Amino acid sequence: MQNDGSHPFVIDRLTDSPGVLRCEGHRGSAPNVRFRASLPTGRVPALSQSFPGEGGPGADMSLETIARLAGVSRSTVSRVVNDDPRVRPAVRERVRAVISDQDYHPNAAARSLASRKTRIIGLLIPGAVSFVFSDPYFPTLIQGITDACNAADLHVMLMMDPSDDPATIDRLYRRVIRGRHIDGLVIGTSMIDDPLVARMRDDRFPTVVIGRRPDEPMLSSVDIDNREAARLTVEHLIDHGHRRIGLIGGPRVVIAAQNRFDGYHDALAAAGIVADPDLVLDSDFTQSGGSAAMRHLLGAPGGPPSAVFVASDTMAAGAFTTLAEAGARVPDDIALVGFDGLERHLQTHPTLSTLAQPITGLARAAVEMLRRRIDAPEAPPVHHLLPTFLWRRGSCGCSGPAPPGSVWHPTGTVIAADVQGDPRSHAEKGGEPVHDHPALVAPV
Amino acid sequence: MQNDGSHPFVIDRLTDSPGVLRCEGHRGSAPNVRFRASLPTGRVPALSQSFPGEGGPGADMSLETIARLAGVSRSTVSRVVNDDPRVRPAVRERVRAVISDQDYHPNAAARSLASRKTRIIGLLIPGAVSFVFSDPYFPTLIQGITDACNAADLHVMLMMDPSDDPATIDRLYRRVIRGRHIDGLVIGTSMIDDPLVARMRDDRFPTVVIGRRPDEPMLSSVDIDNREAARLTVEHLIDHGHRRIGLIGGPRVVIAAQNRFDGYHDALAAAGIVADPDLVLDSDFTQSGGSAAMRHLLGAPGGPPSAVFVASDTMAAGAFTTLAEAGARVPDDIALVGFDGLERHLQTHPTLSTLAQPITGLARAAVEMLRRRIDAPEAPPVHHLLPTFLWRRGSCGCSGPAPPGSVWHPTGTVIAADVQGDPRSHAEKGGEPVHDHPALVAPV
DNA sequence: TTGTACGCGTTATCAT
DNA sequence: ATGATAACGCGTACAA
Repeated sequence: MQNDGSHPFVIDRLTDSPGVLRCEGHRGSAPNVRFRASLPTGRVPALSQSFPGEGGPGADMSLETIARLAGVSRSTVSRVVNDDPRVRPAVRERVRAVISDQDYHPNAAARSLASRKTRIIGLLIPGAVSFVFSDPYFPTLIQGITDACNAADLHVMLMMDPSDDPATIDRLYRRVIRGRHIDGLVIGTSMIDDPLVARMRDDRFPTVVIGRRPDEPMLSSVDIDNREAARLTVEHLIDHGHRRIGLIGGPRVVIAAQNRFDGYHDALAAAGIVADPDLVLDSDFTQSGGSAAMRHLLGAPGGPPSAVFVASDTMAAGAFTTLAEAGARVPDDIALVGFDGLERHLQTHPTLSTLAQPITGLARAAVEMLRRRIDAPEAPPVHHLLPTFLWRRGSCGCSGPAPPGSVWHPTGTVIAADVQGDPRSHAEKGGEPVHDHPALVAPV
Repeated sequence: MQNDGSHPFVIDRLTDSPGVLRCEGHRGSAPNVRFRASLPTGRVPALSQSFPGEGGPGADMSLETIARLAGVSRSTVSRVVNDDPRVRPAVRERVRAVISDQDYHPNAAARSLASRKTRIIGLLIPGAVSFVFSDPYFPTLIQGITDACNAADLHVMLMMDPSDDPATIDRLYRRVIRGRHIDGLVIGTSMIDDPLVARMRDDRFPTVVIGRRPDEPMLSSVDIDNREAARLTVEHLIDHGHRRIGLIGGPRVVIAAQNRFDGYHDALAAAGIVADPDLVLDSDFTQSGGSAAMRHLLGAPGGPPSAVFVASDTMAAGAFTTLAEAGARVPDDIALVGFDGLERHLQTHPTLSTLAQPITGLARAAVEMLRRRIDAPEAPPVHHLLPTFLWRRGSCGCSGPAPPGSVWHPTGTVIAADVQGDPRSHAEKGGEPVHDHPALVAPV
């Protein structure tokens, strides 16, 4: 069981500090022989030489080359490349043949310089959530964004806030935005007091935020109705007969977390239930945070709750393990409902009931909205809400494990297109759902 | 419990098909009033107008403008921007003042066009693993890459293979690579028969692959010694007294999975144990895959194993749930060791013993190696191995839950720098660890 | 339908 | 140390 002595080298320390990856250790058979390994990761002073293309096709190709080979002018080649109809079919074919033959691809930088478009959009993951970046929500979102961009012939520049260094953030994004590196920006999640948001608005830079920001009506946004969704979810627990219902929420700086918090209170208030403050916990969207919060709830002064609304599936997974340890049965002793609808958590026993949000849909919508915003920067901003579904399964008490092919249960959450530029949420405006936005809702 | 009728609109169907996000439903209070919502996500015919800058500072700024305002030539401004030492401090300060005053930022496209460098690197997640993209391994890797790029003043273009459409892959990456969109490429994981890898080699495009590819010695690579690490892990189980040891492996198309498979067999062979084929399962690196595999193992013809090496922590988490259902105690009935060392899985009970790999270190190393490769394209490729640690905790039988601050146990896995260009793994060359690479290992 | 000529904003090479 | 000037590769009015 003592591996240390049986192998030639033993690492005593691994330091993964900024600028250098460093290891220290000793020789297993001779402890006095020490060694140190380091891999610098700092900044290079300057770039030296350029990458030389190979000698064959594809090297040093330009419109000029293709034009010569095809016996036409640069303009004609350019038109062919850009699918300009004003080119005779015969010529087009000839040029295409040469292009394909030479494996020519237009230079992105030259294109951007001339067209003032990069066909790159930025995807920003705010720094304050980067510690929870491994929550499956973000990978799913990212995959959705990249898929949508693939379909739209766009590229994605991924930017993650280094939350530990505000100066870097500033420098980085000004470079990217002001340097015209990207045509538009998707902000992956909405946080209060996000300094970048205000700047994007001031810069009038094409931006779509995922998650509504009533404070920033001039930035397009796409979201689900977190508050209403949370209300429905808690209402469902109330319908199950629960009166003592806990909340494991996310950090309030995440606007969605605040909305879910509000929805929780809406539901209780509507049912005439007085919320027990000891049952309302702000956690951090991590699995361990969910575990810890559930431990707190089990030891609540007024006794544990009979049901808990957990504001993310990842936290719900943590809550599950705590309950398993404590020997509490789900849903008999404590019922549970999560939020997100992540496939990853369908494996719990009993299966996790959860309010499912269309993450891929949010991603697609964000990309589509951004494209329009880039094409028509002066058009008013747009705010969209996508539908959600309360997925009733085992942990809320509805039924046993759902069969693999089970269908989402509609909850009645509404697709609403806010009045353009109106920063107030749909609920705040107090009326019927707005469903006459041509792009979103059309009567059958 | 019937929410459907109590809300104004009910979504009957949500179709998230390519090209359009579509919803259908009816009015809750009037089932005959139906509506349909759709959000097109297709391709735009062409871009129309450019993004207009605002009127104040930052609009239409160029070297020329700054030069005029500072009373110098474009060249001087360019030198200041690029930290060229050949400029008088006084002038430099004056120019800097104007730049800062005008909030000027150089245009990325123009820069790239003139310098033939984009300062963007591509990060490719192969399509065959995209279904397992939400495994925390990838988010962690991505975060490491972006952090390293931030530090090096580089940007990241994220590319995810749409595995369902080979034609798109081809078109996309040729555009990106041949269009000179990026200076270099990091391939996030090594798969056998990855067509892109061969092309990168043929194009002599600066590329670093994470995960060794003995078949592609001309591409730089960074990896851990998966085979040796797996061998050590299984050896550890053997040291615990286990003889009937199962393997839940990853898909063999992932080279690392094959390596871990080999290491498993190495350990058994070294101990004179004949492997029971019924205990060796290829799974898919997902949690549900781990669950299913463990169910298979419990029903193995020769009886369940007394210990299982699970080739990823995520699968181990799945295995855990299966064991919990079956009422099997860990590690008393069945011992478990995972692979990856992901923080997310530290919450199991008992705590998961796991072979931890330095994911962030792999990311940093990849970026650093790629930078060098970009700077010196003609230098020979480099192959690095990073150290790993067997984190002995509860599930292997070593001890109870580790305290929060517990330190990684070194395993003696070696930092090795392969001889340049030598495709054979360190183990294959059969010798002592190579520890004299100047950049990696220096005696203390 | 096709070609000419200019501009995009920067870097790099010469001069001075 | 600084300034003029020529690329860089492409898009696009405008002319033909």
